[in-house]
Amino acid sequence: MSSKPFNPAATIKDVAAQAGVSVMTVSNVLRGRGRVSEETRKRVLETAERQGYRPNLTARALVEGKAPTLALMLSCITNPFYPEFALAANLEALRHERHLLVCNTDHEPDGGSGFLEQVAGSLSDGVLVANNGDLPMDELLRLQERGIPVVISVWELPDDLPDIPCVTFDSKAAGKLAVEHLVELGHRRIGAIIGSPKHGIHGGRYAGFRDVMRAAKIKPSAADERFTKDSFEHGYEAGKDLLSARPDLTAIFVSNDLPALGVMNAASDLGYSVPDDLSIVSITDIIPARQSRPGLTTVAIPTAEMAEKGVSLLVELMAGRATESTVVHTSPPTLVVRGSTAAPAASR
Amino acid sequence: MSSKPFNPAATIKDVAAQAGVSVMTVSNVLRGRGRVSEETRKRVLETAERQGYRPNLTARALVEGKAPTLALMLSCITNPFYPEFALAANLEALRHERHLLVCNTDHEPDGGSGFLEQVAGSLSDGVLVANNGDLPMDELLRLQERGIPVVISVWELPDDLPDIPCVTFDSKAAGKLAVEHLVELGHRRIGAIIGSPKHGIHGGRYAGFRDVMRAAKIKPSAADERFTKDSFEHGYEAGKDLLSARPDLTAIFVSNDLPALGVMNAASDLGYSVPDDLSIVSITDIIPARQSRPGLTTVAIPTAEMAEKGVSLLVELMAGRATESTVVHTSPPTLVVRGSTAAPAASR
DNA sequence: CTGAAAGCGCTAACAC
DNA sequence: GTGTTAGCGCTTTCAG
Repeated sequence: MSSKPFNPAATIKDVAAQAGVSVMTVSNVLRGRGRVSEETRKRVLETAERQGYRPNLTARALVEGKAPTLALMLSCITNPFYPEFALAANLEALRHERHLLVCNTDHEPDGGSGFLEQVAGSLSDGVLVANNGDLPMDELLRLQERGIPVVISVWELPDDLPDIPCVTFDSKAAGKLAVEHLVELGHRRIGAIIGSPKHGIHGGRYAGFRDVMRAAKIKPSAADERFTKDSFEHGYEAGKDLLSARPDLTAIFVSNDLPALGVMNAASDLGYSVPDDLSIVSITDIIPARQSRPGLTTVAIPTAEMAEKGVSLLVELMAGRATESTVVHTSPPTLVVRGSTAAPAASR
Repeated sequence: MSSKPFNPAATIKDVAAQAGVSVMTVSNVLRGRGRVSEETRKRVLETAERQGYRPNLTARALVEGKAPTLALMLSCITNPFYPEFALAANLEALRHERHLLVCNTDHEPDGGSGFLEQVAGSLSDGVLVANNGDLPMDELLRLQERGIPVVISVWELPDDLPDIPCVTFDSKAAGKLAVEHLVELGHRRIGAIIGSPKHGIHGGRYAGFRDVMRAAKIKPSAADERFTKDSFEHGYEAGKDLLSARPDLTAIFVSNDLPALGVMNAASDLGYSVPDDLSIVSITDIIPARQSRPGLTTVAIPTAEMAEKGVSLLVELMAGRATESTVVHTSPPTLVVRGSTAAPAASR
């Protein structure tokens, strides 16, 4: 029997043999390259279809010296910021015909070193790193020296750049917008809960807070500030701590939505009514910010844009159209007013 | 000069040449296989280190006929169930020395067909599919016929299995637990909001609801039930609709946490106080369920276990230690009581 | 214990 | 238009 119909493991060779042409012709037809007569084209296509042929992307990657994937490093996908970031990155990667390999550094015993070591430049052509304030810069630089494209996204300080191409946003402006909103509402007793050390990843957001406080001639007090970690639970604890110590605060600026949602619960559990007794504002605008009651007033940062531009930059880097000192800026942050902020009780 | 120190693109050949051995010896040393003298071993290791050699996983995959990745298909990573699932799947995959390629079917124009076509059996050895009630069974079966391992996880009906190996949990028992909790609290006027058609993915959960209602001799009324989609917003809308139409309900069973959180907001926006005026219970126990105020009473399903067992089953399948009819069961669901449920006002 | 040869599936370069 | 040759980086034979 001269007709082999369906071959679950058909290779390009099988198709070529069956169609009576060379493998190169099959390759050309399938990739739409080279010149092939319409007749042969049809025959090859039919044969491939009949055999159920599908190209082996691994083989293609090896010979082309180019992987069909990109690596994405983030701290933990269960932090609601990252699914939004990862989705946008994924879609942009797809536009460049690439799939995404994800590493949750928080849960890798080695913080992702093994992932980078194995994947970067081998399974994946480049690495997109979502900044979490605790990046293994040494390793990233080492990869870059090897010629492997590395991009850091969500870089918070446009004026203080890393030695790696990055996508940045103006975190200080975001902090300012948030606190200006409080000041304009009439608040003077404003506390701050920062999801990092003072000079950590939220340092820019904190600087924005300080700037506005100074401009408003409000004397800052360390007693009104808390530095903690960037999680719901840490926000909750810091909120309880701060509100217990400083019950006269009328508003709190939180450096990030996730801890801010924790602060909202802390306020609620302490008997505060938000926004009547206490206003809360933060930064990011993750999906849960609009699902809480009251909704969280926050300064939206361009999350999806940072993911997309991160992937694009990676692709540009691979094409030699960007360099190690390329910096990509994103749209300015914008205030999103919801129910968690109002004028202080005294002024009403 | 006989010493080439660091070579960013070193291949196994370079290491071999430099160490004065054959590539095979290098391979053996690096993989810890074959017999190599301690002396040669050390020399090879040193050379590899010095050159900064890292094996090319793509080449290895090609020759071994085995990919270092697994594919994960889910509807959308921004639905908080999936990050929890994906993280557990990722960690389990890592235990089997594999990375994860993720596809968000909701956002692929073709619902993931292209992903499967490209990735399954080529970039990835197998596919783990997180059931969302709208699976492309034809395609999955076609992959399976090709010999590509496919596993469906989060299968809701242990008594009604697909023709594909799956990881299942007892969704009907989960529905029962939830509604029994309401009945035990003294509720009789109980509504239901289901995040799928009646016989859709939440059909098992709904059947559990019906069973308990019948056992409690509560006459079910279609007017107290709503069938909608599985999202926060759809839950919100259905909640508003149901509560407006049936203001005398004292409790609502929602088939899933995400729409249940929407229902909580709907109740709040309509002036209901939860749980004083209205109890709400649902199923899943996603992270946001414990972060809402009040906390959401829910029936926890073994999310991480289903992800882990899904990956393990995939690996077993690849090793020929499982078949196309293998079914893996998971731990029974358990009730988690939080603040969203209480005895009805009348009985207090 | 170590090496040489063959080949995984595919494509780039060049011949016919 | 189409075929041939070579080789991507690695591992699996099977000799030595």
